[in-house]
This record gives sequence, C-alpha cells and structure tokens, in this order.
Amino acid sequence: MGTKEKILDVSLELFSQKGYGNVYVGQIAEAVGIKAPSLYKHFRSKREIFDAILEEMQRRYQETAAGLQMNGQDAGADGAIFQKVSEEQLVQMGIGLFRYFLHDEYVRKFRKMLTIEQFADKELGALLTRQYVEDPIEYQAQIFEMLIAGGLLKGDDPKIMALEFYSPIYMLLTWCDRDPKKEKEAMGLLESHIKQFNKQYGRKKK
Amino acid sequence: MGTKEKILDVSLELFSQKGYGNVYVGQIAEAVGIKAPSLYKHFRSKREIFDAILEEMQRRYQETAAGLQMNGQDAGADGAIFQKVSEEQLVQMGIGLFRYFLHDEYVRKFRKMLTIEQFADKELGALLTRQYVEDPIEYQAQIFEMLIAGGLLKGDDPKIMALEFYSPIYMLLTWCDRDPKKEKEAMGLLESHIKQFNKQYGRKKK
DNA sequence: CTTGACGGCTAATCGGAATTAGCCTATAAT
DNA sequence: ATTATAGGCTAATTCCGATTAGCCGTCAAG
Repeated sequence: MGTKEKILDVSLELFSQKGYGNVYVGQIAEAVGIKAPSLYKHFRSKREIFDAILEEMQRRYQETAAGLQMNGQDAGADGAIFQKVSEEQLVQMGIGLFRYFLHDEYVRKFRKMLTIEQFADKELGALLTRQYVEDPIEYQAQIFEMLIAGGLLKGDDPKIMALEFYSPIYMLLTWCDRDPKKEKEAMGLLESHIKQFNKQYGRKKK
Repeated sequence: MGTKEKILDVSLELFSQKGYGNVYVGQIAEAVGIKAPSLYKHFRSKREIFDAILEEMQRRYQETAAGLQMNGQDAGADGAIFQKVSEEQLVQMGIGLFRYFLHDEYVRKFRKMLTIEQFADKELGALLTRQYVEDPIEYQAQIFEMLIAGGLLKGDDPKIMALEFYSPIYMLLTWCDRDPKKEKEAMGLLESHIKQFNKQYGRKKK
C-alpha cells in the first residue's frame, strides 16, 4: 500500500474516532510513520485528505448500491431471486445486512465519521440519512412489495414493514458501534426480531 | 437568567452543533454577550463548562427517570395505571415519547452533543446507550410485560416487543435531529407503525 | 553518468485559541 | 461612607497546530 493510501487509511481511522477537528496532522503523520510536513507531498491540506476520503467512500457506496438497486431506480422487475422466501432467508437478509454494515472496516469507520460530523456539515448529515435511513428503507420496501405481490408475505404497507424490519437493525448497529462487545447480544436480539417479524408477516406456518 | 446559566445554555447549543473541540471560548463569550476572559469568572476552564453541562443533564435525567421508574428498579407492582390499554393509548405512549425527546430543547441538544462525542469519550457513549437504548427498552419491556399479564396484549417476549416498538422511534428521532423538516413525515410513519404494532399485539378488535 | 521528480526531513512561519494578569465599576453589606 | 466582592474589560502570555521553505537522498529514464 502506497503512502497516499496509507494516509487516507489512518486518517479515516482517526477521524472516525475523534472527529475531523480533533485530529492533528501530526497524529496522522505519526500513524503513517512519517513527519507532518511530508503529508503535504501527497495532499495540499488537511481538508483535502478529508475530501478524498469522502469521495472514495461515496464511490464505493454507489458501487454496492448499484449492485443492489439500492439507488432507488428501477428494481421490481427481476424479483425472480426471491421466488421462495423462507424464514431462514429473511434471517439471512437481516443478519447479512447487519454483519456487512458492522464488519466491513471501511463502512464501519465511515459511518462513525459521518455520525460524528453529521451536525457540523449539512451535506454529511444528508449523506448519513440517505445511506442509513432512506435508501435501506426504500430498498427493503421494494423487496417486501415484491414478496407480497408474489404471495410470499402478507401485509398491506411495505414501507411500514420495511421500517419495522430495518429499524432494529439500525439501532443495534449504533449500539455495537459504541460498544463492540455487545455484538453477540445484538445478533441474538436481531435474530429473535426477524423470527417474530416472520411470524407476523409470513404466509406459511414454519 | 444569570450569566452562569446563560453560559451553560449557549455552550450546550454550540457543543450540540459543532462538538466540543470545534467550539472556541470566544464564540461562547460572544453568544453570551461578554468577552472570553470574563468566562473565567464563572468557570475555571472550557472543560469545566462541559462537565457542568454533563452533570446538570444527568441530574435531570435521573429526575425524569425516577418519575417513570425508567431506572429499572422496582416497577411491575403498580400496573394499575395501565388497566385499560387501547390503540389510542399505545399511540399516545409512542408519539408522546417521540415528541418529548424531539421537542424538549435541552434533551434534544444534549442528545446531539452525546451523539457527536460518543466515540471520543467512552463514558459519553455509555451514557447515550443507557439513555437511548437500554433504559427505554427495559422500561417498555416492563410495561408490555404488565400488559400481557393483564391480558391486554398478546405476545410472549416483552423485550423483543419493546425492541420492535421502540426502534422506529429511535431511528425517526435521529432522522429528525438531522433534518427537522422531516418531523411531519416521521410523525405519520410513527403513527402507522404503532397502529400496525397494535394490530399485531392487541387483544381486542378495535 | 546525470538529471529530474518523488518523497522524506528539519527548521521556520504564522495564526489562532486558551488562559492569566491586572485594572475598573457597581453594588450590597457593614 | 467604606469596603469587599462580583463580574466585566484590555492587554499579554503561552502554546499548539497547519502550513511553507528549503534541503537531501534515491532511482528510473535519457
């Protein structure tokens, strides 16, 4: 990994921990293993490091979102994948999402950074809302809509279903971000929640 | 309002917006209407201002928590108040909690401040978890347990019920903190959610 | 070989932010 | 009336952090 990437890497780590304003270029440099002035051979300013992280993470998000139609464009056409939903699959969808959000180091750090900066910078707040509220809800609502149309789930308001399915995931995620030791417990609660969800909205008995 | 209280007041406002590290004593002083050095007639340091806010807010929390048995001590004895739950009351409980969290200026600002500082200071993270995850869930689980015991709701896992009831409240709250314009929409979603909740766990038909 | 750019370093600059020193006024208690 | 205290101000101090200047070794291309 080149120095430039390493700078972005350790900066994200530090920003996600202390917030942009409380990280000093000297700390970044030290973590990289160089002296502060050398940073300026790679970026013109501290702010530019932050912006580079932002761009990179947005690029990655677009990528995965595109892969999932989470962008909110089409979707609804190729529901073929979901032609036989089971409790097990619902659980996998929820736990899988949770695990991904929680365990992908870049995703996790970036989310923490956005969390810290959300009120200082409107743009970042909007980004957090999009990535962790609006897009997931919309995406899951689409899935539930398909599942209902296919007769695999019952229910009449996909958006509320998505809200109820996803909110616990989100809350448990913020909980674990604060205290990773709670992951096990969170995972158990999440699984119980999804089974309960399935009991209420599922069509088949078991 | 004395100067000392005013300092705490504007400091909370500023800290909740930019975070402790990005607020300068000059800004606090200006917002109060005095010069920076005069702050030191009331507090020995910037940090002491922060700590004073923290103590005051924790005191208030204990107060309200005590009033609700949200502290997790006894409760379960005097369920008399809940002897006739209705959809309307469930809605009021949810919406009421949401409104209180969202509209009480001190509560809202303090929550935002904790949100910003949660990763920099373990204590603050734990405080946020207690006030916005563990205590509410535990409290509501107790209520649901009583309601089930009283035959007013059906269900077999009060904790999961609390998770499902409360998580959307929490998520919509963080959403509105970021963008108060969404309050109306959030309120609508919340009401739909609670009605759905009641449809699933309520005993009576309407 | 030699040259230029890449990337590191030390030393300096420059501005800003917390805090302290010391002064002054008003007011309330003696 | 006197005086002590509370609370404000200006000016200074001190420290720290971002950034710049300018030097130097390495290494690949000519």
